[in-house]
Amino acid sequence: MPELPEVETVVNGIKPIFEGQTIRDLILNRPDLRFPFPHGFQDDLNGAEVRSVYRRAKYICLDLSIGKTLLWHLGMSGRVVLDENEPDHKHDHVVFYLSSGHRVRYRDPRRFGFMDLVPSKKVSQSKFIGHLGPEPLSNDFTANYLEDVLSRRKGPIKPALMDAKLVVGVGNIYASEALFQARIHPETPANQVKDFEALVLAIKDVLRKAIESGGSTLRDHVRPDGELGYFQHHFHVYGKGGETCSICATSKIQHIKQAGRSTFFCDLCQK
DNA sequence: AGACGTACCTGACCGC
DNA sequence: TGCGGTCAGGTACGTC
Repeated sequence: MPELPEVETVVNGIKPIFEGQTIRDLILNRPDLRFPFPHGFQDDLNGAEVRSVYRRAKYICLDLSIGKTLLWHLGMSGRVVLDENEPDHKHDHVVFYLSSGHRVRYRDPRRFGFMDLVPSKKVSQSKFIGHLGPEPLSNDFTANYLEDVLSRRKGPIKPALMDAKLVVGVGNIYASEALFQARIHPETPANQVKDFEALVLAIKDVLRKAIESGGSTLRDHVRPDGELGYFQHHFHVYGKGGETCSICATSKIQHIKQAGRSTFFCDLCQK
């Protein structure tokens, strides 16, 4: 489900529910998601207070009073359910009962999501976070940086943008959309991209606008409060194979596979 | 090192 | 109605 804008939307939605609350009870309806829950997970979390909720890459991070941080990844189909009007579901694998009386359900049909518990002081060096590149919306993500790290890459630019070692948060949808906005063909060898300034600006712009729209609602992704994100209505290429390009009004949007993932682009607008 | 492919898992959809 | 195939927003890991 989620790329950076969707995770950001989820974090914004659950922040006021979790922060300052104690986890009174944690229910695990199975022993694992993508990976087994860490040893002692339930015991550690029961009674812990959530000090703050923040995002790093596509991880939701809950900083806890016990000196540990819960890393929570939504995978492809993970969803946080706050809305009590939403009926229970067979794929509600984790349930948090908070001191406020709120119940928070984690629903993930494909179970590509996972949770880990790491010492709060070592989050940035932890197994899942340690190797990650900069945040795309931070000042560390610049044209000079991107040009430097891509100078050793001969493979196509689109899958390179999705490599979290280089920059985090750019998934399959927003990689296609950002390249369209920057007018760069997705099969361009990464080290032959000309305008890194335009590419960095496009990535930041697409992600910021998606966050402003509450993310994208596609298939099973809905915001925690049950409201819908709207950015999917602003897609120029993603999922639009065969349609006429909305910008040039001439060429049809192409649909190809790169590294096993769908890529969409306009061969007239993107050179 | 980098560029692939594979694996993980369920559900929706399509053509027969 | 059922069956098999394909596809789906991620990422760790194995192999060349």
